[in-house]
Amino acid sequence: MTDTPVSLTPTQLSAYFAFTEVSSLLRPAVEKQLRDVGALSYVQFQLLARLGDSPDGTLRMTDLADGVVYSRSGLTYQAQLLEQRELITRSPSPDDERSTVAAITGAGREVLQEVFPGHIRVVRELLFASLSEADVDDLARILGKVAGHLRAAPPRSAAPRRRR
Amino acid sequence: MTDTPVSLTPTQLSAYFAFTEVSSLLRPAVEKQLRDVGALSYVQFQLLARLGDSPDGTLRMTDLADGVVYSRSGLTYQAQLLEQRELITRSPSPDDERSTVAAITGAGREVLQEVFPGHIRVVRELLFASLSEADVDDLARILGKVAGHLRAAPPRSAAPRRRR
DNA sequence: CTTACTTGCTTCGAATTCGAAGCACTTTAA
DNA sequence: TTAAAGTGCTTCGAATTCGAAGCAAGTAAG
Repeated sequence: MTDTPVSLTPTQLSAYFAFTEVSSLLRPAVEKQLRDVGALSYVQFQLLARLGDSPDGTLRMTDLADGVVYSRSGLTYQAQLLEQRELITRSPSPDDERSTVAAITGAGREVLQEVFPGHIRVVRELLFASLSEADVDDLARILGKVAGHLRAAPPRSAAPRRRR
Repeated sequence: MTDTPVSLTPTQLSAYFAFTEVSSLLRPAVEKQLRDVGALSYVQFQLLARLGDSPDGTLRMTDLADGVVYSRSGLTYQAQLLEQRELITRSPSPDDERSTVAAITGAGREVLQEVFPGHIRVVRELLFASLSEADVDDLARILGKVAGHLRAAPPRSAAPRRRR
């Protein structure tokens, strides 16, 4: 076992605190915009955006949940809401009868289009307004490293299930 | 009004996505550790930590809520739980009869001590393990800028109240 | 084939969260 | 002084979240 220091360095501490602070200030602002413009929760927006990005506008429920780092039961709930509003459809997969495939609808894409500009504006004004181009480069590079490192850990839905 | 681009640059996009991804992967990991070791939610930990940092171990409820970017009603709920476990006390302020002052107890400080080492370990392993010292410097500097920028916006609890 | 295990999703109940409304105290201004 | 407005906190109800348990379909081992 290698020697692990008891504390973080002062710089690490300030990086960590700044990260949590930015995270908890940015999120409500983004959520407010999404709710005001498209009546979407942040999760719903993420789900629609992921579906919209998918080549055929389609994803399995589990892949959706992993993509947004979200519990499966929570996804079922939000997907129900999106389905009621006819922004997505759900249908059993032909390949695997257990699977449910979610697909974004035309209305879903419309809502995305309505919400995007404001979403981008909020992110630019809050996250990027005070940064230089070099800062943005660094931020992308560094957080990209961290994200890759975190992705290496097994995804939530892969957690082994308890024996019955 | 100046010309605002319709989209974000590719680098801004990847910085934004990496940020949200790190945020949503880091948080559950931290929460799990806090719950396992100290039976604390993330919010409860933040509240205790802020109280522990305060010179006299004391803060007004509103300042606590602003500090952790949290709704006041949610704070009331969590403070009740912490008070039941006798990790904090609440008492009316002598200065202002409306105010409630929260104070961390000895037991509260003990729980903090128990939880800290693991908390730090998780943060180091997940957030910093893959970064060089220079990266950490940059991250602290850049996110510090953003946090300062965000703090400039009025805090949540300052939102004007609707007329009755 | 058939039994046991695995996987994908949903249902369920408990816990947490928020905003609106309400109560009590404080400050302002006439 | 006293009414009106502001501030600090709590209560309330609705919405969201999670994990555990359950169901159904797939897969592996004998």
